[in-house]
Parts: sequence; structure tokens; C-alpha cells
Amino acid sequence: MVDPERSTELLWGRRPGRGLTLERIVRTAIELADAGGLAAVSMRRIAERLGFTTMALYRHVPGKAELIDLMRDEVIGEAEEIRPQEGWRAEVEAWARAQLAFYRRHPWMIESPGARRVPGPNAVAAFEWALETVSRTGLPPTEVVAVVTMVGTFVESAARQVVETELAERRTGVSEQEWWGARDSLYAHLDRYPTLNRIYLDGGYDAPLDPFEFGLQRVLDGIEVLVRDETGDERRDESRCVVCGEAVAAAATGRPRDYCSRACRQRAYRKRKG
Amino acid sequence: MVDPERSTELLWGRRPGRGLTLERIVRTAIELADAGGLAAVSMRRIAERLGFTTMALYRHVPGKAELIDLMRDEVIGEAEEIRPQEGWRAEVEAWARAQLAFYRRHPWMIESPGARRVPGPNAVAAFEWALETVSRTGLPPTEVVAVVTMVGTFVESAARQVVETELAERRTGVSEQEWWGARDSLYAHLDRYPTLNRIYLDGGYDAPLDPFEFGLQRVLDGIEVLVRDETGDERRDESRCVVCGEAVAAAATGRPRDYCSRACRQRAYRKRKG
DNA sequence: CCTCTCGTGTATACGCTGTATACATTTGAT
DNA sequence: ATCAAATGTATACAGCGTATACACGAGAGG
Repeated sequence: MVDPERSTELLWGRRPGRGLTLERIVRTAIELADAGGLAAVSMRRIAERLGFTTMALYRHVPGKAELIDLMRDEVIGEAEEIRPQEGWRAEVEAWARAQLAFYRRHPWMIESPGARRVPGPNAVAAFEWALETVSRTGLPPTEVVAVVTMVGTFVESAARQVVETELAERRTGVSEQEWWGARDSLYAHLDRYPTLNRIYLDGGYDAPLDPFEFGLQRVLDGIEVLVRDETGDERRDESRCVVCGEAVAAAATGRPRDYCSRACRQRAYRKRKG
Repeated sequence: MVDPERSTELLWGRRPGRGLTLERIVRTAIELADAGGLAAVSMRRIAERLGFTTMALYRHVPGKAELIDLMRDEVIGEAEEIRPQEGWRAEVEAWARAQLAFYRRHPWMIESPGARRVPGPNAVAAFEWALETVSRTGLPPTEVVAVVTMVGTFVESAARQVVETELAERRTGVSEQEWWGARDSLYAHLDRYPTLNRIYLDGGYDAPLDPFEFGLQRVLDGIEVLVRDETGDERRDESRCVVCGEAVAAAATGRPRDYCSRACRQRAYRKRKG
């Protein structure tokens, strides 16, 4: 098991050394992981690549678990800064996308277990940034934390899908399409599921929506609803029809309506059409 | 690597046997996994518990990967039926909660890799059910699929958090609170992060929101927004009272209302009663 | 009834993993 | 110069998944 105290010490107070260094060990381990996933990282392989015996590593790292902690924080440090955007939504969106790109660069980050990770300086810095951004929504502190956690979790899970399939493609040399295309013996069984069948026939699988982009927009919409409800956005009750200017009650979600009536909605539609 | 054809064959067409059975192997493996996670499942241990040699298992299962496929589907079959709810949102919510409970019963389901799993009959049945439910939103097929995928992914990732911490607690005998409470050497470094600090001082961590419940509501809100944008507008205005035929604005979910007023609703009710 | 094949279970062994232990060497401070 | 601490090495153990070769019993064909 991991010794969290030792992990903390290593993460937050590294001291330089000569010869075989923590730095070099961590970097070599990362190279291996980037190339072949966490499964490709073994103490023997790291040592070999560095020209030392396996046990030499244990003079610098207490065990493999702690080494992975170090790899994580090292790599989190690479995260490029998000350039400021207009409004929290755009900013969170940019962050999410950057995060996905990051997971693609280091797919193994997703394999490493998530509970009780001692956060390193780089991880904390990223967290601080996210908190700061979401704070601008005006949500109360508990919810700010919850939102950051949620977006983080979402991105991780979406990235997990992407990354796992990419990894499988690389390992097997078989593309996702090919693989599923070759599952005829499976499809043979799927006729007796009516909804599945109908959706398939209706083209529900022809051009699947990108799960990351789709999910992200839903998540952000959801947060936006919360923000509007919670911060008592004045606009809610004041919303006015964009056609006639009449006052309009907002939807239950707090999302302001644009039109006061079907008539006005159609008027706007016809206008657009010419 | 897994042989998907063999997996499909095993999953969809099991034949009974005498002596050492696929059934018994799978069930023993599940017992082991339930007790100690996937790490506790080894071919040797399964065999030992059944009173056979390790290699005897390989007469029934091609390899460990395929065995895990079988474990997955076996266990998915337990899923109790969701009792019908009013409206898709309540139904999806109930499903998500049932799913979480399920992951708690079989924490190892989360450890097993997600890409390119050959779905078994039980998994497909669950998927069919979800598709059917979400279809009632009136969303186009591609989006129905995307929504089901998204909710599934969300629940899995939320469950991952819960389950991983529970597993860590059980393995180490140290509660989550205790563990984080003992990280003083970490907190000593956190003063210089202003937002983090402020949120901490404002009590943002005193009573953290349940990530599952919080996230679920956001996700559902997000989907609801989509449903309204996508389908709600037309139907909303078209719905008519089943009693008097008056036009009725639909509910927030885009679900058409059946009655225009409380009066009409009661009238229908009295009529039914006699 | 004999034989022969096939399904099933066993025994042994290989290469891989993380790491405990004991020993050797180098280095820096006194 | 000496001595202790830091660093690197060698060997070994217990565990893993599984390839291979062999043994045994039941059922089928002659």
C-alpha cells in the first residue's frame, strides 16, 4: 500500500541527487507509460533503460504506487495555461477541452487509481484555477466545489472512453469500426430488441454524436440552470419577448423564454425566412 | 488479448456441462471479486476454491479476459426491474440510482476495462430499456443514443468515486475522513492558494454535496434543456386539454399536459370514479 | 468386445511482476 | 584517516497468466 506521508514528502519537497535521480526515474517511467500504458511500466524496465539494477530504484522511490503519484504530478505540470475567455462557461469549456487533449497525450493518467491520491503542487494549482473560474458564477462555496468536481469527473470519464478505445486500437491494430463491424455473430442476436432495432433503422448509429462534445454541452447547460436558479438571476422574471417586448414568465428551469406566444415565435420565424 | 468471437459465443450460447462447469467457475470468480475486488480474482484461487487444478479452468474458459466478460454479464442479470415512473426524468433518475446501488454491490464492475466489451444478453436488455425510456422524450434517434450513453457514463464515473473510496476504506481500515484528516503535512502547503483558502474558510468543505446526487441533477437539467430546445416548442403549444379541448402549455419538461386546469382534471377524475 | 478418439483434468514449467534481504561500494563530514 | 550514511548490486521469494505434454474415462464405430 501507499505511504501517503512519504508521498507527500516526495511530491512537495524533492531534493536533487547525483547518479540515479528521482527525476530521471520518473521521466523514464512516463516515457514508458506514454508509449504503452501503465502496463508497460515495470520497475525492471525502468531500471534497464537507465542502466541500473531493478533494486537501485528502491533507493529513491519507496514503491511503485508512490512512483505513479510522482508521474502524475510531473505530468500535470505540463498543462498549458488556459487563455482567459469571456464568461465562466467559455472558460470551463476551454478547460475541459484542454483536459481532454491532456489525457490523450498521457492516456495512462486514466488508468491510475483515483481515490486517495495525494495531490502535488501542480494538481493543486490546476484545482485552484478551476475554483477561481467557477467562483465567478456567484454560486455558494459548497456548490463551487461540487461543480468543479463534477466537471473534472465528467472530463475524466469522457476521456476514459476516448482513450481506452484509442489504446485498444493501438494495441490490437484493429480500428474501432473494424472491430464492431466484425461482430456479426453478436448482431445476429439483436433482432428481438424492438427499440434498439427501431433506433438502428432510423439511423441512430449512422453518425454517432461525439460523446465528449455532446456530454460537455449538457453538463454546462445543467450548471447554467443551477447558476440561474441559485444566483436569482434578475433576468428570469424580467425576460421579455424579443418580438413584442411583452413580459414573459421564465421556464421552470429558470431559463428565460424568448417569445411570449406562439404567434410572436412564428412572426420571428417568418421574418428570418424572408 | 481477448478473443471477441469466443466471448460472443460464450456469452450468448452457454451449454451446460458436468463436473467443473463454466457456471461454477464464473460464480466463484464473482464471489472472490465481490469480496476483494478484481485483484483478488486469480485463476489459481478460483481453482483452489473449487478443488481443481489451475489449468482445469482453461478447459472451460479461454482466458482471464473472457472470464471477466462472463462475470460482467452474469452479474448484470441481477439488475432488478425499475418500476415505472411518471415521466422520463423520474425514470432515468430511478435508473441511475439503481445503477449506483448495483455498482456498490459489485464494486469490481468498475475496475474492469470498458472498451470493446462484448455485451451479453443482460447488458443488451438493460440498454434496450434505457433507450425505450429516453425515446419518450421525443428526441431524434442519434440524441437518444447520446443521452443514454451520457447518463450511463455519468453514473459509472460517479460510482467509480464512491466505490473506490469504499474499497480503499475496506482495504486499509482507515476511513476517508481519518485519511484526509491525517494529511497535515499536505495542508501545510496550501496557504498560498487564495481561492482554495477562501472557499475553505467560507465552509465550502464543511458539508460537501453528494457528488452523485448533485451531478445527477445537473445532468438531468442539461438533458431537459436539450429536450425543450429540440422538441418542446412545437408540442408545447399543440397539447390540448382532454376534457374541454382548450390549448394547454406543456410542462417544463416538454411533456404535454393532459388538462388545462385543475377543474378539468378533477372532472375527469370524478368521471372515472363513477 | 475391442479400439480409438475426444473431452476433461493434471503436472510441470516459463516468463513476467513487485519487492524483501543481505552485501558491496562510494561519498562526505569529522 | 576514519566512520557513517547514502547509494547501487545480487539473490531470492511469492505471486501472476498460461503454454505444453501427459493421463484418464466415456462414447462411438467396427
